[in-house]
Amino acid sequence: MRVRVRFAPSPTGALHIGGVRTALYNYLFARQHGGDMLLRIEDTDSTRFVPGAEEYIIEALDWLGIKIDEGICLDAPNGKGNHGPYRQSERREIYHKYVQQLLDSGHAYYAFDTPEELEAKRKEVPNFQYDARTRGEMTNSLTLGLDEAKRRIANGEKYVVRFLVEPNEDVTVHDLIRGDVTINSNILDDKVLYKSADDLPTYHLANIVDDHLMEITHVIRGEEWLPSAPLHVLLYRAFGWQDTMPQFAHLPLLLKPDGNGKLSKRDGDRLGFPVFPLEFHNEKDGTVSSGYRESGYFPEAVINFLALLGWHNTGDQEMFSMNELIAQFSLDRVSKSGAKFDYEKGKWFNHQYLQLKSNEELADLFMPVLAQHGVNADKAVVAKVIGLTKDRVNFVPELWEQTNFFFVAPTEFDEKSVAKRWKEDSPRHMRELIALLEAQNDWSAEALDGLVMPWIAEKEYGVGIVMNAFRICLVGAARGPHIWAITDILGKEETLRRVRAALEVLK
RNA sequence: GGUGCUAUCGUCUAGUGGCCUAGGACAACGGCCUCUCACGCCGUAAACCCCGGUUCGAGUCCGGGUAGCACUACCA
Repeated sequence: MRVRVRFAPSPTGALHIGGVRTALYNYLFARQHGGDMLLRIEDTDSTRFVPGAEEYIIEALDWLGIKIDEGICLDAPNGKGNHGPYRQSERREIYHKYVQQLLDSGHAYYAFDTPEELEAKRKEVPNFQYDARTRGEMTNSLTLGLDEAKRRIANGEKYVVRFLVEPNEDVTVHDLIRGDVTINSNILDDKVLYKSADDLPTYHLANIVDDHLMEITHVIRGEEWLPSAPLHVLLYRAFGWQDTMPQFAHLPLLLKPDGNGKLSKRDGDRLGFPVFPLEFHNEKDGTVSSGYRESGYFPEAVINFLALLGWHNTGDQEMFSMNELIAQFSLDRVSKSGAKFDYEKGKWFNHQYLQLKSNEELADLFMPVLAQHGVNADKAVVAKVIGLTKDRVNFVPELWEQTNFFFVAPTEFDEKSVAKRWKEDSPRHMRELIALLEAQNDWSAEALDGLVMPWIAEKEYGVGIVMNAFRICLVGAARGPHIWAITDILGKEETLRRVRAALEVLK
């Protein structure tokens, strides 16, 4: 049987990084088995819909290289494939049919209790649960009779359809990661399957109907769904679909880096890192959330980092390309326990991937950053400069702090560097150095080294003393690549100009 | 409160009864390199939640505790 998996996010905002990992694991699993990866939009809660969220999800997955074979995707915003529509809000007719089937077979019933009444009941009765013990006291087609229920509906009264859970039955779900999980149906309540208020099903009904109709073979989702998995099994049985029921795998959660609990958007704000793949402007509440892409992350680094948060092969390999992940991934090597989100390691991954890029590739990415700082430089020079500095940064934007002095002469001189490296004799050394360099025509690193080092030795000035002073003149601080690499980029004229300018300020 | 899931260095994890004197990576710390700052390299410190049981032998299997998390909506 062809493997078919789905990622089924809700368009209620930016796609959380945990959701990204769920999508990734689904994708890896599908690719490895030569199967299909579907994207379905679960917009059954009309009140939580956020404009732009769906487009965001599609763009985010595309950026990360998670390709969608069927359903909503970049080249088919309204879905492609034979199992559509792929937006649940467009599947109302389908759900009507299956809700009716459950009603007719006695697996579901109409209920008229208003949200207010239910809330009052919960206040009155501690741990109130709408189930076999209590449904007889509530306002529903079981207590009212079917005729009265239909009369009320005909009168336009709002209602919901609830699933009738048979009491005291042990339900076992086989989870691919955790093994058998058994719970007793007594702890399940008569879940709402459909609400007439917005003429939409709830998640529980919609996901079973859609997974069945879309011929999903494996449901890979977050651990927060584990407690309701037995309910879903009951639903499959009620429909008579137990023989084609998909297999389940519940992924461990992504936890906050400090303390305990699920990773949330607030943690990112608090600790200063993104929890979303892309920057998101929420039209509904006006908030802006930062994204990995805008922070300078490479998608392959985010993928590698995320893949290892909850999955690990035997052995010590840390760097995995998408193809390696596809080849090596397996659900039985997914951990059972939650993984704290280690942002520092994410940075390290980006560092690794940045080193793998060519200087030219990085130059293309860095040119816009330079432009933002008002620098218009030749790409070949930029690439050369990057080659000298890339090993010290984690992100492309950080390149600016490491390279700015190549493009802009220092206007101020780092106090600490000057205090430590600018000696009493430095002005005199620099004046002598200027004279030495002025007469020099061969400006290659080798020639300059061959000229200056013997001079320092002859005068017994000390290499560190002279070179650091020189460096402060050129860079403005005691940092940066090898000095002859800097003079090489700057050229004779600019080098001498900078030393003279520094002498004006430092004396 | 109820139900379920989980439990190895600070963090991600390797470990599937003897190969464990518990391995790797991030972070931390120290050293080397060096004209500076980094990078890099080398090294140090750092863990089997607790108590029982099974076994010649347990991080690994079993039971019980404890702790953490998740769920407990006309949200997903």
